[in-house]
Amino acid sequence: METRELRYFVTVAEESHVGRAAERLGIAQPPLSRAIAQLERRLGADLFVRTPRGMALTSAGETLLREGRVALAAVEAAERRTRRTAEPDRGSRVVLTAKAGASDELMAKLLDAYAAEPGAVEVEVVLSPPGHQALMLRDGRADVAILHRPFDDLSGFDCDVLAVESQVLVVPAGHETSHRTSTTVAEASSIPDLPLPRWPELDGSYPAGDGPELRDLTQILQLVRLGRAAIVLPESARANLREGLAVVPVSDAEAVTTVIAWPPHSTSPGVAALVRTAGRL
Amino acid sequence: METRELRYFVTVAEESHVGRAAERLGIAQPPLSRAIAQLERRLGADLFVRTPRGMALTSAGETLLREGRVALAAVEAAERRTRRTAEPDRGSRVVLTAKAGASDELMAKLLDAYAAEPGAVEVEVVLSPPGHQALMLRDGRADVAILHRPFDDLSGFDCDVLAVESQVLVVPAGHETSHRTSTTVAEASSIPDLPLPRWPELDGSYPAGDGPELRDLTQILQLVRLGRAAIVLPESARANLREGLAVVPVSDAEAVTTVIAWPPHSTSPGVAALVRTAGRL
DNA sequence: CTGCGGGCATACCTGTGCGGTATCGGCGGC
DNA sequence: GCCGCCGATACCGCACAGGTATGCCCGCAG
Repeated sequence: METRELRYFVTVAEESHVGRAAERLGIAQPPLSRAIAQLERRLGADLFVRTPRGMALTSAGETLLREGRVALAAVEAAERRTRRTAEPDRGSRVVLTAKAGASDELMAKLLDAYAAEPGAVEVEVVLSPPGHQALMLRDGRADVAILHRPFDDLSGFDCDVLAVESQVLVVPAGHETSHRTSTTVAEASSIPDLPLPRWPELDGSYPAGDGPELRDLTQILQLVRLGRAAIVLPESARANLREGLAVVPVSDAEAVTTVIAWPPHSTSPGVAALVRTAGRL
Repeated sequence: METRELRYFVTVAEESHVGRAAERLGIAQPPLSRAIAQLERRLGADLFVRTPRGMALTSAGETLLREGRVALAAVEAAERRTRRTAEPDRGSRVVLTAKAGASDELMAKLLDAYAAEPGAVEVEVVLSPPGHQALMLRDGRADVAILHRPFDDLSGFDCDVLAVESQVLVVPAGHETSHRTSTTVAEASSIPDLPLPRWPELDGSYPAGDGPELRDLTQILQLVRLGRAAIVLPESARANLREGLAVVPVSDAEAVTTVIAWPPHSTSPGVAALVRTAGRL
């Protein structure tokens, strides 16, 4: 199977529509139809059922979508890391990615501590939208990442745990909920007039709902201060809260684990040193 | 990058020789030369240095070899698992692979316990040569594997630990070493007239040395009984020893961890049930 | 019931590029 | 200095990816 075929398949699977997929791929519809049919013939398996409204995945198709995405990311990673290795200043750079606005105190400590190490190389920090860190690690755009369980998919990575923390509900100071000593996830998500924000999906779209769309933390915290929203955050976010906000522990929220993760076959000494430093924090 | 190019590159890298690689690939030498040159141009990186004796990898080439093998295995896995999903009796089979002759008591218990579970599906057990289990898991030939740290490369898999055991030296009964209460790795590997066997590499070849070539355990144990070899094995191997053999603990040998491992994106309920059963043993 | 539009498949043509054969150039060894 | 090994280059033919035009099927509206 060639990566071209796999890319075609994944696009059609995502669009459920040959025409739109062809457009996204920059080719005409008939060659794409033919490529899919040929792939099905070669695999000896139906990947789609043709409906009058488009294409729907079969169970074999779902398998290929799941595994194929991983495989494509691996090929991309191989390509990108090879290019990077060949760059003249190779080895002298490590790309670390983290969620914008999360764990920043820990990150600052880590970067300071690492910079003080003998032989430390330049660390390029790439802040990316929620959930993109694992993707960047998978496709080679990053060498190492700060991830958060249970939100990120750690499967296939090596990692060290940096911190475990519980979650708290942030509400406007003085709001009736702020006097409680503890609350629950169910309660937090049904406070009258204080909807929880909607987090963006990986493709940047937002689920339907009545909460505000979360773009960055300070924006949401401002809304909370204004009495228009509430938000559940890891405990460490407390450090950044300004006046006008109150926090209430959420007793049944899953603990948030902050980890430093890297691709399992990494040979970069920079990554190794960074991880070692992180482990000593 | 297409998988064809990647396969070509990996073959040339393994052979360090375009002619032999072309032969292995079943194509002529010039198209292969051209494909490699084209790949280098597209990546903007030299992958090989041309020596008068053949081709030698650059550091960028080493990166691509390492990452490319993983990527190729991922593509193969996607293909194989898709084919398997499409088979009429899908779901009704889980392929488990393990090293021939290792952990067999544990395996027997596991298979028995699993078979007794409600809704258990057929488990096809594939015994493979040492070190091949991880490869089979990576390229989709197996769904779940029994692996042994530190011998197998677990990177990229999810796993549960099943057992941790120390290692023992097996010598002929009555041999002077057999009266010791403990020994070390260094001592074990330098007993006069009792060489340790040579384990096969992944490609089936054997390293140079004077020990016998290990093909299967009973054969080696017979040699030990005959006073022609010694061998270091995990403690559990004791169960299978017949008379004429003595064991001595090896104090500084690394502990052997037996794990059950599966590909991180597995969705097979059979695998999940098998792992759950294993965890309860 | 019929006409229409959306959606995928088929037919057919064209050009790119992969793979083949023949040959060259460069470097070591005898 | 000649020969042999090895990779690169030159050139050719065909297979196949991709384009345009069109067909077929199905749901839906009138």
